[in-house]
Amino acid sequence: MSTARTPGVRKGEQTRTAIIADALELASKAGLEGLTIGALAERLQRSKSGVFAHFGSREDLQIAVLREYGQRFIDEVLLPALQLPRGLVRLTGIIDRWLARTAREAASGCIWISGATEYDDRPGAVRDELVSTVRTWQQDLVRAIRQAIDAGELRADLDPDDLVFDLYGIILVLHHDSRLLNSPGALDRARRSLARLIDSCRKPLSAADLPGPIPGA
Amino acid sequence: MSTARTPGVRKGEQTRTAIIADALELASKAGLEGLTIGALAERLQRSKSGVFAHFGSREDLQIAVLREYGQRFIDEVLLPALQLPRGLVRLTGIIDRWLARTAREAASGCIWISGATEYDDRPGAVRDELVSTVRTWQQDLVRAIRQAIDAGELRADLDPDDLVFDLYGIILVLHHDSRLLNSPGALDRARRSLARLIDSCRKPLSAADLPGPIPGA
DNA sequence: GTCAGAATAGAACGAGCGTTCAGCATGACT
DNA sequence: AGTCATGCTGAACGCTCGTTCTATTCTGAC
Repeated sequence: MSTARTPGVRKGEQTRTAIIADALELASKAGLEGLTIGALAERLQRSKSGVFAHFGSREDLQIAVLREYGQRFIDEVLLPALQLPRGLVRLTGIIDRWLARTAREAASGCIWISGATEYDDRPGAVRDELVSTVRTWQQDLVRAIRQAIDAGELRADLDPDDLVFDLYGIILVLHHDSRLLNSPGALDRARRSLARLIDSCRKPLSAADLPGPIPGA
Repeated sequence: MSTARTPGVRKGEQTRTAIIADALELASKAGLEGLTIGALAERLQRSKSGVFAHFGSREDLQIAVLREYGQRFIDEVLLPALQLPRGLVRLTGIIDRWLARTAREAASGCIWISGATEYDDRPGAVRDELVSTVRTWQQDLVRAIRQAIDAGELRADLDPDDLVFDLYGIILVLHHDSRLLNSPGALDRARRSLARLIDSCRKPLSAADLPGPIPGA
C-alpha cells in the first residue's frame, strides 16, 4: 500500500517513463534493432547500467517501447474517430488519421513497419508482441468496415479483410516511397489511392434511389 | 592479359561468386544488417579473413549482394516478359512474375523490402545502391505501363506513377502479411487485388465498340 | 534525524563485430 | 629450379554489445 504522499508514483516510475519516451524516438529512427542501451544511455546522459536497471533486459525495453508506441497510435488514430457515428464516416475518420500519422512519420519512421522486416524471421517475445499488436489493429479496422457494411454504406459482398489488405498496402508504400525514395508526390498519391479504394467499395445506389427508370438492355 | 589456360576466370573469381551466392541467402533471411562476415564464414566453413579478403569491406560485400539480387530479379521478372508483345500482355506478364517471385519469397524474404526499412535513415553507399536499384525497377514498370497506354489498352489519363505506387503497395503488404503475420490468405488477396487494380485502369470500351446505343440520362 | 530500500554510477565480463597483418601454401612464368 | 603473385588461414586489434556486480548516493516514511 502507498501513502497519500506517494500515490503510486515513485521516482523510478517517472524515470522509466522518461526513458521509454526517449527510447521511442531512438527506435523510430534506428529501428528496434538500432535501439541499443549504450546509445540510449548517451542520449539520456546516464550510465548504461542505470538505464538497464529499469528493465530486466533489452528485450523488455523493446517490448515496453512497442507498447508505448501502440498506445500512442491508438490514442491518435482510433480513439478520436470513435466519437464519430458508426459507418463510413467513422471509417474514413480512422483512415484520415492513419494517413496523417504516417505522413508525419515520413520524418521519424514507424516501428511497426520497420519491426515487421526486422523480426519477420526472428522468433521471440519482441516478434510476438509486434504480431499481436498489428493483428489487433487490423481487427479494429475490420470492425469499422463491418459497421459501414451493416449501415448499408459499403457493398454487402465486400470482404473486410480484403479492404484491410489494400489499406495496409497503401500505408506501406507511402512509408516506403517517402522514407526510402524521398518521393515528394507519395502523400498525394496515397490520398488519391485511398479515395479511389473507398469509392470502389461503396454500395451502388439501389433502384429506389435512382432518379429515373433504369435503362433496359 | 590472360593466357589461354586462364581465360579470365581465376580461382578467386569463382570463390567470390560462391561467397556472394551464399551471402544472398543469408541476407534474405537476416537482412543486409544481419549479413555479418563471421556468420557468413561459418556458413561457408571458411575463415573470416578469407571471406573478407574477397571484398574491400563489409559495405562492398553488401553492395555486391544487392547487385546480384537485382540481376536475378530482373532475369526472373522482367526479361522473360520482354518476349511478350508490348502492352497489357507484357505488363501483366511482368506483374504475374513479380507476384510469383514475392510469393516464393514469403519463405526467404526480399532484401529490397527489408533493406528499405533498414537503410531509409542511414546514409551511405548501401542506401544509395538500394535507392537507385529500386528507382530503376519502378521506371521499368512505368515504361511497360506507358506502352499499354499507348496501345490503347489502358486509360489515356492514367498516371503511370500512380499505378506503380499501387502495385508496389500490394507487393509490400503481401510480403508483410505472409512473413510477419503468416496470413495464409495473403497470396489470394494479392491476386484479387492486382486483378481489380489492373481492371480499373483498363480503357473503357469506346462508343463504337458498344453493341447497342448508349442509354441517355 | 534516522534508516531501510530504491536509484544510479562505474568498472568489468565474455562475446561478436569489422578489420589488419604476418605467414603458409599453391601454381604459373622465367 | 627459382621467383613471384595469388588465395587463404589464424591470431590479434580496438570497438560495441548486453549483462553483472559492487559501491555509492538519494528518497521518503517513521
